[in-house]
Amino acid sequence: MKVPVPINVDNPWDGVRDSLRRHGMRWTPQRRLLISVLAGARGHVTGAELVERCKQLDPGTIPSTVYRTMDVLEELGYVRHAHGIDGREEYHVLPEHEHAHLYCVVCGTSWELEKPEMEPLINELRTNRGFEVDLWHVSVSGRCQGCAKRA
Amino acid sequence: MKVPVPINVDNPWDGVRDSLRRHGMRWTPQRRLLISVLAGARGHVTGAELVERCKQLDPGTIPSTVYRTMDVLEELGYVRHAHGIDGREEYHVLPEHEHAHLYCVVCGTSWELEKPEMEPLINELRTNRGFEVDLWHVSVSGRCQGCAKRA
DNA sequence: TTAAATGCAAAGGGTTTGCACCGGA
DNA sequence: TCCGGTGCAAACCCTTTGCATTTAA
Repeated sequence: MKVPVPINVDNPWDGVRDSLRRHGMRWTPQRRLLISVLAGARGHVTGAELVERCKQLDPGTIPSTVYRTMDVLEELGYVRHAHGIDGREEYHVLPEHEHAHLYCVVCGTSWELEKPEMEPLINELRTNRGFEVDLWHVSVSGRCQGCAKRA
Repeated sequence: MKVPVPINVDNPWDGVRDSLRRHGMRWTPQRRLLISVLAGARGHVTGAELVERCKQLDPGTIPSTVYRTMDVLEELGYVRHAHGIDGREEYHVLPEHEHAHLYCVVCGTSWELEKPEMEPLINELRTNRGFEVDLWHVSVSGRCQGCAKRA
């Protein structure tokens, strides 16, 4: 009788170490630290934020190491990057559910736009242009209900 | 009998000078130069591009002057800014027709998305959230027909 | 052993700021 | 005259790069 290999579905970051090795890359203390930060992150974080959080745990953290590791993690599919409205690198931490962003240009609040809400646009562009929308990279701005009323 | 004031509908930039004065601001050679560059621009330009083009006409152009004037022009409603996928300041030159942007993350090509195509999304968000989408600040990314097929 | 990663320092790019001087109105 | 603009230089911020050194495997 085969004993099933236990898989920790709760923590996808567990696979990073092996994934790195499989690609001939190394599992270093700096990477372990960054992964622990990422594991505690929800949604999106900027590169600068990651550097900051790593520095809190290890003041000796070097920014370039963080950025280089993020590049690697993106290649391996663990994160994706986009740009926030302020134009800074923004990493989407997986396995977050796929979503776009909605920003109010007046009050600055932001919301997540989930697939169902975006379906009309996705379908329109697929039908019209054969374009496959990547929700991770979609951002919509305007005025939210409250701010629109006030104006 | 009243003689109608002639309005040059072809060149909205003609109004900038008076608009500035009305707001207690000044019409300077540097601003005139920048306006001439803007008048020749279509669609969107980055801040850096504007500085570059101004320098071609007047090598003595100072970046900060350009950026400061762009701030003023935005306040007056002549331009709007957003951020390109590379995260740089991107100015939308009016009176361009309102549109969003579509980027292919594979080949890097970009297209304009006009209102009709965006109406499904606009309506969805208005109905759902009372959110008033500002097309100038919407960007959508994914894979274009060609790149999607190749994958 | 040895290629991959790190630490460090420096550069890079676009944008912003402070401040003395200049010049439109 | 007077306040808004300009020129200049420096600062800023995040990010990238080059290279010698360290270290995981």
